[in-house]
Amino acid sequence: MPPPPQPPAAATGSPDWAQRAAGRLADAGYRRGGARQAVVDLLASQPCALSALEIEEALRTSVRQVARASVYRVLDELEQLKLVSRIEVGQGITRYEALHPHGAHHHHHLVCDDCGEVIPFEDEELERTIERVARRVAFDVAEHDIALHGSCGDCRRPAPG
Amino acid sequence: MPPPPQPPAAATGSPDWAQRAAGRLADAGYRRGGARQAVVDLLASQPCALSALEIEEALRTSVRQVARASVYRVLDELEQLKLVSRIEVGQGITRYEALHPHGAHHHHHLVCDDCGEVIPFEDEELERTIERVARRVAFDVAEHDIALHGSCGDCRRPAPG
DNA sequence: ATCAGTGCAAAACATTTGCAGCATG
DNA sequence: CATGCTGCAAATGTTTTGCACTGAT
Repeated sequence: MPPPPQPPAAATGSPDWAQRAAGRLADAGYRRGGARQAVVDLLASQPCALSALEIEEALRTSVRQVARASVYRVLDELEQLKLVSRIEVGQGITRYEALHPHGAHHHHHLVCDDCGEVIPFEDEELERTIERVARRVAFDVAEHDIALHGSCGDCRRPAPG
Repeated sequence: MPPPPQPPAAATGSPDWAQRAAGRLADAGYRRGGARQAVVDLLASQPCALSALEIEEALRTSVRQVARASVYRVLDELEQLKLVSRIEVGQGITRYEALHPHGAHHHHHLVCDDCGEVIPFEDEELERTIERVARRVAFDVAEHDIALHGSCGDCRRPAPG
């Protein structure tokens, strides 16, 4: 039987991305394993980047326990298929987030250097500026990462001394 | 005897920064240790960011051997005094580079994901755009990092398949 | 039944820390 | 000559890898 139509997307999720990822993985010859499926589903439901350890933790307490090594392996596969992008913003921890076609949902990150929180933001003019720079340089630019470091509202101290 | 005047700067170096760093370190109560001096001098001579391991290697073969732990300790001190900035662009390796006052020599980075090389670039309009974004967001922005990922001229393959 | 997918444990790698000895001020 | 600085080695935390077993096709 044909699959039933999807319900409307949850606020933060991207079911389209999960379907796209499933298709690309199948095309690339991967089988449908439980760990891989769990990681894909979790990433589809996230509004911003997660570290491998955060993914392991989130899966352990909700969907299904997935070994740390499998989390890393799946993330590596997804990155090679350009289904996730790798974000490196602080303390030597790598984060991963769903990558959408045509630059949809494309965003950058505010990083709180006090509490480590990572918050997404979008800015269209910034994208245009980056694209022009990318054309100008003697370099074959495929992706770009922008991180604004500082203090989030909660961590900004009310008064010095 | 008073120190003799400095010779003119080498092409890539920043003797001003080395002096400034020495002054700030002294003001902060640090003594003049050999390892610290070696790291400061090396950073002053570099046009772009180095990893801690690259620093250790460079010092071992030229100026004076410095233990890895000391490299990290000095870099941490320099970062806290805002004399160096920390750059995280690839493979979980942190890089460090001299930070100049008033945004002088401020630049961003092209990262070759094939060979790992990191190349600096400057763009004034990009700075203006980033500054406007920094004002717009609900966040106390202190620094920003921009990395353009792709392939450098040497690694870009001449033809597919 | 075959071979990819997975979990576990150990390895590899970057970074941090504890401590003993050396050097600066 | 007291205290900070440094080197060594061990600890820590993240990511990768080897191998045996499970599960999808």
